[in-house]
Amino acid sequence: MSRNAEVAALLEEMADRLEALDVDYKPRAYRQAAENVRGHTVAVETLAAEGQDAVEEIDRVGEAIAAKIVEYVETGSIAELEELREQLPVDIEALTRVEGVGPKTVADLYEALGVQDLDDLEAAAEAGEIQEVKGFGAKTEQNILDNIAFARESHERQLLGDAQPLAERVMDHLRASDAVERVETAGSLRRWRPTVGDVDVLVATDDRQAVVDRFVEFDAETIEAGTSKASLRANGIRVDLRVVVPDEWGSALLYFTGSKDHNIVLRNRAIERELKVNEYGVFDVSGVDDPDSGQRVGERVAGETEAAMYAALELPYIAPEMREDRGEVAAAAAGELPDLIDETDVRGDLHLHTEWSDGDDSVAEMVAGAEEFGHDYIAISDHATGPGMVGGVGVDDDALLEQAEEVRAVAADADVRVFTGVEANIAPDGSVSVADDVLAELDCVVASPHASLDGDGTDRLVAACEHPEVNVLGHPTGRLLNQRPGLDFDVEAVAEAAAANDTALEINANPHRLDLSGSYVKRAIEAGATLAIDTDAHTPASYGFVRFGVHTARRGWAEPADVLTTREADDVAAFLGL
DNA sequence: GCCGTTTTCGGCCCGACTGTTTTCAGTCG
Repeated sequence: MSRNAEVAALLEEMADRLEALDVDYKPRAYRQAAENVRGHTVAVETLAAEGQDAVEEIDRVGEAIAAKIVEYVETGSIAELEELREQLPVDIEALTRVEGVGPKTVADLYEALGVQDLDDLEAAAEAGEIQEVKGFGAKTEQNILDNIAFARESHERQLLGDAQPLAERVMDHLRASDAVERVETAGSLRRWRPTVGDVDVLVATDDRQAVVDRFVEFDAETIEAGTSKASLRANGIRVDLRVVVPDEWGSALLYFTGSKDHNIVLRNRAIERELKVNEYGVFDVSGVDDPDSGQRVGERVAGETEAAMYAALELPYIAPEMREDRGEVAAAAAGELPDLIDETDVRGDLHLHTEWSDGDDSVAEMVAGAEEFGHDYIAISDHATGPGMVGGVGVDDDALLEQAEEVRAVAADADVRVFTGVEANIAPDGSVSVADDVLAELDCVVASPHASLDGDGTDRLVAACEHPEVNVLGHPTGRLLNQRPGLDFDVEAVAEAAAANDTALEINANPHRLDLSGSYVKRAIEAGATLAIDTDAHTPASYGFVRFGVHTARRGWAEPADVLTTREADDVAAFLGL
């Protein structure tokens, strides 16, 4: 959201360039700052407008980096970055995207051959010039050639919705081997981040080689294969396998699930207790002179399960979705972890479409699909006409009333309760694109922003929440992952307006949206808002997207009571004012 | 460059894999 991703990319470029120049420690500092800027829920331009001190409130952003962020917001560039670009005039972002090519390699090849971009790199490799450079050889040159094409096309993180099914297929493939005792995803995929850099899979086995051998038989290109780890590329997604002995399953799963920041908090907690935690277990190092003298120093006190790892640190189990260093370890230590919502808690869906607007199926088919899925209730909420609706997609006011009659007729014979409804558009001024008397006829009014999705949307969204007929604020930012950042807004102000007016804030479970995000969900709940997990389904097969919404809610520490769509139909009807 | 119940200086995670090397550097996660 906002320009945070843009600033984060610049800080990462600073890190790469400093690393190419062999500068110590600063690259790490810039990378950590970049990560936190990217994940920060307040827009950097908002913070910069308040002053440098406000920018420094971002974790791992100190005086120097904050000054550069302010400089960038005010002038559009960072002088020091420009100097670094002059010093090493290469497209370092593109070049380091090539698997196996890092900042040092970029510097070496520029120095020796004047390589500045992917075209230069490819030409040098094809001409056989790279293997002549000191420190390089024929194999490195061939690897570069093999990986350039992939680097040209893939520059984005993968959608969770694409990576998750691939992970399931890989795990099924592995389970067919007798050598596999346990298999699980790890990394950001297991934490259900909306996008992931790769797919991480962990296996427990007594026969590591057999598992690696089975893994590389998966229909994909092998990147590397050793005795305890291997990597593939399938459907353009990198899949990393880690293989461990069963005794180290819990410690390895915890370590490789991350996040890195969560693990650092755990490690520091361990040190306070004269314990050492790593991917091999928890070790009591109270009687050890040098705890850093090896991987398995001291008496091993845990490692076989994640729960035992946490228990050794005097903590209850913390769900993967919460492991983002947002205070979860402190909450666990205080016995204040939320009782998280899970997939079985959801009873209905208040945002879906039919062929009346841009859906694929009829009202009757969507209702039948909901029955089959096991929902207790749904709302038919087709697009209304208005800003953002192109090609005559939206349903006008008269047709909405006609459709409501059809919905009531279908509902009469259905096993699920069916609410009439609409997805109205929120104009930039906060007004809603359907007449009030028509909205009053409908059971469930979802209002969503679809156009003019830049800048600050706080007033616009607050106005929609305050509209007496609006029940759900649909995909509040309007973001599309990897496509557009969506509206920036003051989440506390919108959440408070929502709470005061009995409007639910949606967690749109469509894998392209996941909007609100987990960090916004957490702050919305803290501000007193009620959430609604909806799929925005355009066909019955998409009811299954609800799991992405549930795990996003878990990333925001949501309990069942925080979510409208966990309630029984009568209670939802009451919330809708029926 | 950042950070601090070891606090204004001194430390910053580290192991696996690959390819180039005869003991290590770079990359990656």
